[in-house]
Amino acid sequence: MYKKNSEKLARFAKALSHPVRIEILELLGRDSCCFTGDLVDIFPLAQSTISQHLKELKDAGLIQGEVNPPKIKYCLNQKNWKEAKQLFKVFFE
Amino acid sequence: MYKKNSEKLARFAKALSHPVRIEILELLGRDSCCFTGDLVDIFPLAQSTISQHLKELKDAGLIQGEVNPPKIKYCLNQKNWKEAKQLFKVFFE
DNA sequence: GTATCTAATCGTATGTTTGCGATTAGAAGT
DNA sequence: ACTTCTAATCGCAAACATACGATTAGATAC
Repeated sequence: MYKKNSEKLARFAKALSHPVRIEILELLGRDSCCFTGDLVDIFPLAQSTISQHLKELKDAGLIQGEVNPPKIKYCLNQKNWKEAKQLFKVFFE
Repeated sequence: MYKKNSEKLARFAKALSHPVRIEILELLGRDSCCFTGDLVDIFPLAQSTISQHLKELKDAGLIQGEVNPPKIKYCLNQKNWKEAKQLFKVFFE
């Protein structure tokens, strides 16, 4: 139907299409990792909403969570992050 | 609410969040410009649907149309394209 | 076991996106 | 004026996104 890279790029772009997700990724890039609870304190959104945004990012492959009971620590998924970076770079020439 | 650049980036990302819009932009980048009708022939979508996607891209500022009666020629909006490129570049470090 | 703590998921409401066919608008040609 | 051509817009239906509070799941601590 569409070119594979177009679909991949669109998928990543969709994950980036909400400002709070942009800022979460910026945080993870800067501070390396953090917990859901940290984000709930930082952003004026309900815990369930933050969790939903994290799921979006996780489903897109941009982040991953490692269990650290009773918390879960989220970090960038470096492999996919690099792929996204590359796709956008090529896309913009 | 959110940082201005986060909102700008999210806005651009949203415009890129559909594969057909990615491919339209790739076409415009490669062939410089084209008409709505060209795209209707290329993509298996109704004319109204293509027009809607073009509107999305136009509203996001990524393309612009110049009247060329009875057609309208679409081109990249170079200024905003460069801004988007730069925002994504900085975002990915 | 029970209590506690974190994060995910459920259920729901509201708004937005995506697609289509049908219609309209605007300009050029007869 | 009328026809023709392109592209935008309308009206609708189906699907998806976003937000919330409430509930559940899973693990640790007592």
